[in-house]
Amino acid sequence: MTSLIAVVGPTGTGKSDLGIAIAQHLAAKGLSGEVVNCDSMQFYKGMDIGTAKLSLEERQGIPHHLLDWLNITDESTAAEYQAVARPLIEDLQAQGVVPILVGGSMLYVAAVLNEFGFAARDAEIRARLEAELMELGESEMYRRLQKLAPDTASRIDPKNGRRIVRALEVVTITGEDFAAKLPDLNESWQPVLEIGLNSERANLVERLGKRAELMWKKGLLDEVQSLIPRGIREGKTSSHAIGYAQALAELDGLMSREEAIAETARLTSRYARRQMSWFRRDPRINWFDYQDESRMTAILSLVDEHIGRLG
RNA sequence: GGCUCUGUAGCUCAGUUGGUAGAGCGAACGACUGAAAAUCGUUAGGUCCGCGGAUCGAUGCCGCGCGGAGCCA
Repeated sequence: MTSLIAVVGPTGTGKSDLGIAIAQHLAAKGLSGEVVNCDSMQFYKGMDIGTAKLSLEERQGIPHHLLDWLNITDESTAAEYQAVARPLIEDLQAQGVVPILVGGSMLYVAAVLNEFGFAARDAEIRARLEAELMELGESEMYRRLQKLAPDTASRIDPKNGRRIVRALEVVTITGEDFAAKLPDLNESWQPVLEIGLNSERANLVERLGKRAELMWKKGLLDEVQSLIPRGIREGKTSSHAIGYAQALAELDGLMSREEAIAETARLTSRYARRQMSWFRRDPRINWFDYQDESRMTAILSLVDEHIGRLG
């Protein structure tokens, strides 16, 4: 049998450190564990400060995969991540290494850990639908979806243009109701030990505010400056990164530093909330408060149990 | 000291020709299948600065206070 561990939860709760601690714990027992990154912004080369990426030194010799594997202009999607991450995980397992999936990118985590198939995609159709959305508006597109795929339409908010477009894309390609194609989320891809780190909300919000300030002190502006010639403004995924968009706004004189930091803190807190609302639904997760002193002992004993049970 | 403007939700502000109020942001909660650090939904918050007056009825009109901003001395 093979083992698989995942560390999830909202941003700023110490997932990266825990991943390393687990790997070290395994090493101490004569086993070996390696981290597989599942933070969609840490994929990007050059985006370090604003994504709270661990430095090489901080990784303490533990191998990290899928970190710095994309150029800033590359688009990132959950389906592609799944296609890369799953074979990598299986490869590690074949070598007797325990993969430790670490990250808070909700859809990406699900794409790996759940029985999760993606419906077809077509860039041209998508582009056309996006243009139509801009021109006709959400309600018109939603009406069209209701006609073509009533089941799908009933599951999507009439104002959610993004999801309406994707559903129309799938329906156009396959001619089938998108909703009917969605697999059961309760099935795991593999047996997995999932650890969730969370925090009392007010405490986390305060911490994330300080973290935003610290990112500026550490030189986020310089980092962003250096990414401009490499195309961060054109990156479809990377340009949306919290902190980076705000740093660009400051560089362009659209925001004061104070505003940029406050906006970054605000967006990060909101993001953490969405992460919690997503991960709370996953019944496999063993939750721990990131400040709980006794959490490490409890987590490591879960790890031992998992390794022992699965061999 | 005089004149003018101003005080409405946690914040920024709409509004009511007098019948006790709204939006954005924030907050809490939720949805989520190829941009998910995305996209979107629901809900809770108000002695409408205070006191007095006229009025059937005041957040709105009048008077007096208190707070803020500006201009003139």
